[in-house]
Amino acid sequence: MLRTATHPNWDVEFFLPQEGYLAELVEAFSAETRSQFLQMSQIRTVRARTVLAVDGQEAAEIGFVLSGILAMSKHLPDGRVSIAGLLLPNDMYGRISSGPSQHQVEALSETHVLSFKRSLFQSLLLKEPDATQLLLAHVLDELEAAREWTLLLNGSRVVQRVASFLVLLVRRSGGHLASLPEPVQAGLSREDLASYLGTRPESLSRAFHELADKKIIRILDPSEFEILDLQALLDVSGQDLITSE
Amino acid sequence: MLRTATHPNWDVEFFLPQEGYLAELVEAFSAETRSQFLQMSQIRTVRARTVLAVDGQEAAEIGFVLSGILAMSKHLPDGRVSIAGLLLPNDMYGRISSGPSQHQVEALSETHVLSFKRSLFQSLLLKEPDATQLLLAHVLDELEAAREWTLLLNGSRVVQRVASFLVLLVRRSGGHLASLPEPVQAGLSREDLASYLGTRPESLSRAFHELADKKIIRILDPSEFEILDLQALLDVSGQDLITSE
DNA sequence: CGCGTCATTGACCGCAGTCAAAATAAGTGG
DNA sequence: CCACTTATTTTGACTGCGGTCAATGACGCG
Repeated sequence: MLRTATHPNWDVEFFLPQEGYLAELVEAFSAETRSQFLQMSQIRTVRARTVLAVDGQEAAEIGFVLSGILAMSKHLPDGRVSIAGLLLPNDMYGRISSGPSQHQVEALSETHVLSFKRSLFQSLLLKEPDATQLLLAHVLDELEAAREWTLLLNGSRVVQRVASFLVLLVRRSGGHLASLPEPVQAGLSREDLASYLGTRPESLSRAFHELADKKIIRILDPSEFEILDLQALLDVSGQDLITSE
Repeated sequence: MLRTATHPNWDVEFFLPQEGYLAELVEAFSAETRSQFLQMSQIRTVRARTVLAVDGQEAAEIGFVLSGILAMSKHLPDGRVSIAGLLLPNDMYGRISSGPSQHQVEALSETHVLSFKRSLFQSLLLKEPDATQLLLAHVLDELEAAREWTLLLNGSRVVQRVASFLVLLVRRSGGHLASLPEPVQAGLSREDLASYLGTRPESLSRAFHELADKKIIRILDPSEFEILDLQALLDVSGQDLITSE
């Protein structure tokens, strides 16, 4: 029952998010373009470990993450896999311009994606300047996020990176930093998280328990946590809290 | 004589690069837009350590690097400075959309920049869909590069990162990977390089001399190197050589 | 109940951060 | 051109974090 399923076209509109960046993008389309877009795109349910794009191969498909988590990973010569970035809902995967994919795109959890042919999207963008503007803004945000992440990896200690990751989770789950008591879920396995944070599962374990010992978090289950002291978490992460409202 | 100098407008066209991404972008403009762009933009010579954008403050100016190196740095709570990314010729600095700058943009060497008001650039993009497409493609490349860098930082050993940095230098200086005997210059100080690679000058020194001992490079001067064995360098860096042509 | 998977804990060790000092380079003024 | 200062690079000794290997424990599933 977890098979990759393709929904009929009329489902696409139904499953499209009501708000957020993707919704804005589709709204920026003209009526004609929008119906064409809805017809040509499809919503798929991919199960964890599905590979959507292979490193070095040209992929004709691009798409948006609706739910779940994708990873952009790279297989190193020594057999290791390291994760260069995560793709969260609203993020785009695949290359707009032609050329081989630079990463392997793989689902880390069961994921819903909105996908379509690259050629279609290219022609849509040419016809829709407003949508291009929106997309540009979003890509710039992604670039910002990627650089942010670079900073975190510079911070040498593993606890620091783990704390940063937890802050990231809080930021995008609750949104409001004030409301603590709701637990946050990682959404990816310990091993995947380790690749993403540039460390190994053993060190992750130690880091999580170090935070737990300090009463900063409570470990509900290996990938679900309750934040007890957000300020302390921010201190450990080394980030300044820009209390945006 | 190193003072920040503003050239008269007619100089801008003279100093514009003949080829590369920026040239393409300007060519994509309509004749009218292009003359407006040339009138409103200016070429400046900024000396090392000049700060072009302050972290957290709104900057009304954006621009392109023509020569030299800029850094996007962040001042950490503990007083350290870590460099999230380098801006090389053709790269853009500053935010297109409004909002405070997320990083401090600072010149690491004497640099020539082509700068203009953000509002001007925004309005130009609205009028020039083709240019927007080009810009989008370029930003996607930058995103790719940022993720590439994330991977390098994941690689734990310092020698590995240093090797990767040298490969980067070879890639964009010579271009052709075959021609070795020309030395490559770092273009930034040892301390800056250390922040960028997420390490300290002492470790850098050890790494460079480790490579020299293995006859992989020859140190001409602390920021100038001759590549003796490119294949070995690639091996150390952990990258696959995609011998593009 | 037995097996496989994953998280945890422990022991060990190598890499790199830290502090400190020596060596080299670069600048300054006479 | 040389004596002197200052900055940068290099080298050394020490320590700690975290990667590695291995063993134990917890959990889910057949």
